Amino acid sequence: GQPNPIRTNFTTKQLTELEKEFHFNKYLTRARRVEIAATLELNETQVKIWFQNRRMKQKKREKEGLAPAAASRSAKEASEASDQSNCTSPEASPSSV
Amino acid sequence: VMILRSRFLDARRKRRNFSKQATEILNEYFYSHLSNPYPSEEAKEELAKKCSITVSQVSNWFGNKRIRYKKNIGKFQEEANLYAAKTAVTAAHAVAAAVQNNQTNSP
DNA sequence: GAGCTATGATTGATCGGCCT
DNA sequence: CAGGCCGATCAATCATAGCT
Repeated sequence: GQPNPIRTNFTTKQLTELEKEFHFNKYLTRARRVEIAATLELNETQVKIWFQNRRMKQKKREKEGLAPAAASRSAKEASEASDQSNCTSPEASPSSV
Repeated sequence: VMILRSRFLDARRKRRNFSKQATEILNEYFYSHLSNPYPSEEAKEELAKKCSITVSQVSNWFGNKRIRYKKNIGKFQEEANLYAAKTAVTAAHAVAAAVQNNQTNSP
């Protein structure tokens, strides 16, 4: 097997499951990681890295979603803390091309 | 292969190029720090403000610029000379102003 | 309007540093 | 000392903007 000079392309199914798991837990336990890796046919490392990147991604969104919001909010809707229902989320509904 | 050709039409869908001035500012910084084109977080914030874009966009811009510049330095040579000359002129003006100021204040 | 290049954004993976 | 996380970056790719 080659080292790993390639960029893995996760399938939609894998991403969907990872995303689902992420909403349940932002951090993984060793056991959960092993389980997910097996289920999705990925390395534990890939699952670990995916979660790390996902956390950074969310952090970036929170940061960008609050700063520019200062002149149009009357301190009302502030309940989203960990939901993909953000209007500013790139990822949206599925669709076939 | 059905498809995964994609990340379901994500946000990069609607992209708008940055303004000419913004690109001007970013390039000025990039070429005047060519030996180490890695702005600090503070510098990024300042650039973001000047360009009216987000810090992330500044980071994206530098990330893309560094890679693309490295990939084909030749293609950016003209641009590099342009900004090098520009910053040189700016520096010259600054020096001229400093000298004049110095003479004015000298006994 | 097609064709091609320029460019902003996304993301799996790597690197260095810090912490446990 | 090993292993995970963070922050920044890389590198390849996607999708569109913009010019010819």
